Amino acid sequence: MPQTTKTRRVTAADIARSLGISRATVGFVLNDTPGQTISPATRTRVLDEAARLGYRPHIAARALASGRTRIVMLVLPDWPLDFNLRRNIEEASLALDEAGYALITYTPHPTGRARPLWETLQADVVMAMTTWAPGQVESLRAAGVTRIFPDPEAPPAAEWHEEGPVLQVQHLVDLGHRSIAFAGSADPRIADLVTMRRALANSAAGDLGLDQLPTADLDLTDASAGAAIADWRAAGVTGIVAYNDDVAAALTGAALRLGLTVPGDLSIIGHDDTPLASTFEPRLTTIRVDTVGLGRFFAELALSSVEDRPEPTAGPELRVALIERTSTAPIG
Amino acid sequence: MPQTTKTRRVTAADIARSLGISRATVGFVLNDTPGQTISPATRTRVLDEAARLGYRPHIAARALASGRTRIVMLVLPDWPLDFNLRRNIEEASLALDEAGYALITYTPHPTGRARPLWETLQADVVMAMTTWAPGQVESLRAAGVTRIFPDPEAPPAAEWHEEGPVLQVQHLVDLGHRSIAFAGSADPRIADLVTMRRALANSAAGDLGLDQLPTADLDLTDASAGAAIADWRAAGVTGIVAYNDDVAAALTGAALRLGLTVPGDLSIIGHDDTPLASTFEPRLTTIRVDTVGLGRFFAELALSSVEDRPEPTAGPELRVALIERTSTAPIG
DNA sequence: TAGGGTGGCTAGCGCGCGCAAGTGCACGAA
DNA sequence: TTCGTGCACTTGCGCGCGCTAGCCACCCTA
Repeated sequence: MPQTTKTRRVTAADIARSLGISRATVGFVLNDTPGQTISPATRTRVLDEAARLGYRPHIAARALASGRTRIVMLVLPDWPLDFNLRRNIEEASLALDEAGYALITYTPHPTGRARPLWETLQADVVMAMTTWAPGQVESLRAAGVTRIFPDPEAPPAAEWHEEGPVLQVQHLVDLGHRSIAFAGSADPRIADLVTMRRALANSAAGDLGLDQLPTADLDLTDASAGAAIADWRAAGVTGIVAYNDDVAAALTGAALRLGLTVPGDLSIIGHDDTPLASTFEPRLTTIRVDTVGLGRFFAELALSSVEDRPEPTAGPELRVALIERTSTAPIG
Repeated sequence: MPQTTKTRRVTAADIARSLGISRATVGFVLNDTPGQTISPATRTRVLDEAARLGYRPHIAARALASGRTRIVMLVLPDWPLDFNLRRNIEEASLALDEAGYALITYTPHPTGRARPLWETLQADVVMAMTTWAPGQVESLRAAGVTRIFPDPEAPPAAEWHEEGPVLQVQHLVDLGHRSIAFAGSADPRIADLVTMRRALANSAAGDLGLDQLPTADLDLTDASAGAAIADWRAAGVTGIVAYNDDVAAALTGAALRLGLTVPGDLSIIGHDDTPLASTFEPRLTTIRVDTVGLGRFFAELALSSVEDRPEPTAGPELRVALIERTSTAPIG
């Protein structure tokens, strides 16, 4: 026989029995069920007894009966979680917690043996950081998940991080740079993001009257960064837009080791405002993303969906911002 | 778009009905229930029908009936998740997935309104990165969670990251440094970790015949790092053991901006081997932790517990390692 | 021919909860 | 007095699943 635990958990039935009332009444009190009138006396008796016995609702039973879990599942991609993302998640988690929801993170493994968790754990909302793979959407639908973000139906809309690359290019152009390169990452897991940021940078360059940006994908080794810099220098490049701060740091280090100065010979701008990037010398000019605001926005998105409120619109506070430091300078 | 087709999920009863057999038989096939003999013909018919209908077991119902969820919950502290931790989690997640378990992360919020998730979501195992707070253990126990890591009963045993600070001090001493300082972080969320690493560094210093290390807790601003360096330089310090790479980076940048050279005037060693730290100039000497091995170890810990196998012992591959780069040099 | 397995299945309970439908009762209006 | 009517509850079903306790051939033995 399946002996679950030594200490059986306290159930609503225990409260009812102990008080000599029906289980339904206990349920009505504990859930504040609308349309049910309970006398104040009974109400306090139930609440007191629940507290005394240390009652905790069993989420599985509740999920089974109501179809709701008060869980928001955030599906993480397998790429490295940077500092910003973590703050973001943390903030969303906090906001959801205040609303009585729990945020959990989960990373699906396409090669794994276990079924994706959303097929079995009935989260109220399932959110992802990027767009869904086709198979995932199908799997989510089959599992009966109806609240999905980003909405697979909607076209790949304006993304919140869309303006970063634009600001990067704009900044270098403002400083007088006309020959600018884009440094991506060779990590295949973030290929989509790299492609997107590159496209945005190129688009901004076009708007400012520049040609397509020369491009290289780095693997964060000194050799890789050094080779790219040598090529670009030979082509007259004076400013580099990096996919993120890690790439910018690799380029900066490699440039210094090649005997160049930053920003004297080469201006380099990163993206994401990693804390470490602001402390090293030279301190990295970069793009800051409002991770806290973004986290709250995500939480609000989930809550509005689950409570049938209209979706919030991204406010101006979610704009990205240029952080000027000492890795970029006017051309000269 | 608001009205989604209300897709009822496929249940085991659907399979049974469609095949004209009993629900129990379906259950026996799908679970490979030991002690039940099922004819190969029926077995394949059930499996085929399950596949055809897209059957997914409902985890809440299973949890309710069996008391097991095949979920391992990793409780994250609210401190910043660094790169290593993320790799660690990722690897553990992968290993658990292969064993048919899902790893979810969850951060409890002491100030929040929602009850801690472990009280309601019946995870098979609940693990934490640090030691438990007293109230948490109580809450876990009350919720009927029996598989808890680290074991609240066991004394705070030898930690896996215990040797890092020792290696840091050892390395500087090997290079001839005798006047060494310890730079911690002022972030209150990681105060415990800072304290622990400082104690280990001091203990190592004692073993090597040094006095207690002078100490400062930095907040990652240039001012804070610069002030500490000025003090230490005045006291004749030539080597700094940093709590982690972020602190080391702040110190290095501040030193350079004060006109000092690293490692010429000051040797600085970090901890954690953050990728960004290896690319900047000077490249940071640091301590590498085997995050992948550690992740697998955590997964194995959880699995052994849930399957009643003996606990694995940490192998030698989990040892930390010194990564010598260019931020440290012999005194002279 | 009876008796005793045993392979292959079914009936049905219970996990803890939400909630629809009902029940008894007091009280005020007709 | 009778009849609503609203209050304060109770009865009881069903969510989907795991699993125990049968049940009924069928075959093998004596």
